Amino acid sequence: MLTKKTKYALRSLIHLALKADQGPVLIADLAAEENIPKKFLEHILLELNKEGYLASKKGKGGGYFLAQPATKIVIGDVVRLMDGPLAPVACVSKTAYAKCKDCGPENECRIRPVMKRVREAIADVLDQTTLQDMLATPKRKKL
Amino acid sequence: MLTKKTKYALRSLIHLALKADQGPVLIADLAAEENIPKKFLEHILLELNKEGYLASKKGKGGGYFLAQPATKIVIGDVVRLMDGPLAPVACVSKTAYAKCKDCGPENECRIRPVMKRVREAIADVLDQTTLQDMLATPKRKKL
DNA sequence: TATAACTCTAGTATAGTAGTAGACTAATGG
DNA sequence: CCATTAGTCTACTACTATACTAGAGTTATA
Repeated sequence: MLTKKTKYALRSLIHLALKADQGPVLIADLAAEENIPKKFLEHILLELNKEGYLASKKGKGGGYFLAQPATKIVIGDVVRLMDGPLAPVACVSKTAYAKCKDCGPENECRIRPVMKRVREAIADVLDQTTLQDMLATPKRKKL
Repeated sequence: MLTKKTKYALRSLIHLALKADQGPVLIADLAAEENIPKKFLEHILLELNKEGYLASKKGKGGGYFLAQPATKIVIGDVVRLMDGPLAPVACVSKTAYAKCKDCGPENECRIRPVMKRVREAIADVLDQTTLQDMLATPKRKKL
């Protein structure tokens, strides 16, 4: 399950991407429009800022804006930053590998191969989707 | 992330499947051999029993055993039973759909389509893997 | 009919998620 | 240059889920 934090982060990035040409967006406005608790949002934006996804301008007329083109922002990386590894078990994670303590030797594990395939399936989707890909207005009822 | 509970459940099922021809297995033995806290394991086996995956025999010479052939036990269903829905967000779950409260209308959501693909990717793996599929001894160093 | 073994209710501890408070710092505009 | 706007940062708190544990109860077989 995605945490709310991650969902908030994605919503924020989408929002900022859509308003990229309209100058900095205030935390307060973003919070109000996206229905995110303001104080919590501050944390999230700060993390995205530190990681280089966002940039900010202080003082009057300031706010947040994308620091990278939407085509460069990979959703898998955003999810990893917020939620941690994509892998369902640490022992199959590429970016945060850790040996299972309570299991026997890995090459005898019968769970690992399946979970490895799950990890790959998730990563295939999220690492090949950029923020830009998410921007397209979703399917309409009619066209 | 898979919870430990789910991992324990899978390890138990595998264990029981491998010993299917040797009569009932004691909770205590299963706990010891699979390195699972006994009391916790009781809960897990009970759930698997109620769901029809396992059966038990009481009294002396009793224990647990598979109530279904390993080919009928779908890993996705076991994970759902233990961990809940596979979907990363409830609004794309097939088995436990729930509308997101803090989001706008679903057909305008830009996160949903991606997460739907993630859900499908996970389900594709887990719903097409049976307990039997997990039994094959994993790859060896040499043959 | 003793006892081995599963069944069940009701807890507790720890950790992670979600969110808040409030002081601090930096950058504008007048 | 200084008031104000707006982001930065540290340190909490509340809540929930996970991971267990205790102990009494029940059932079936030798």
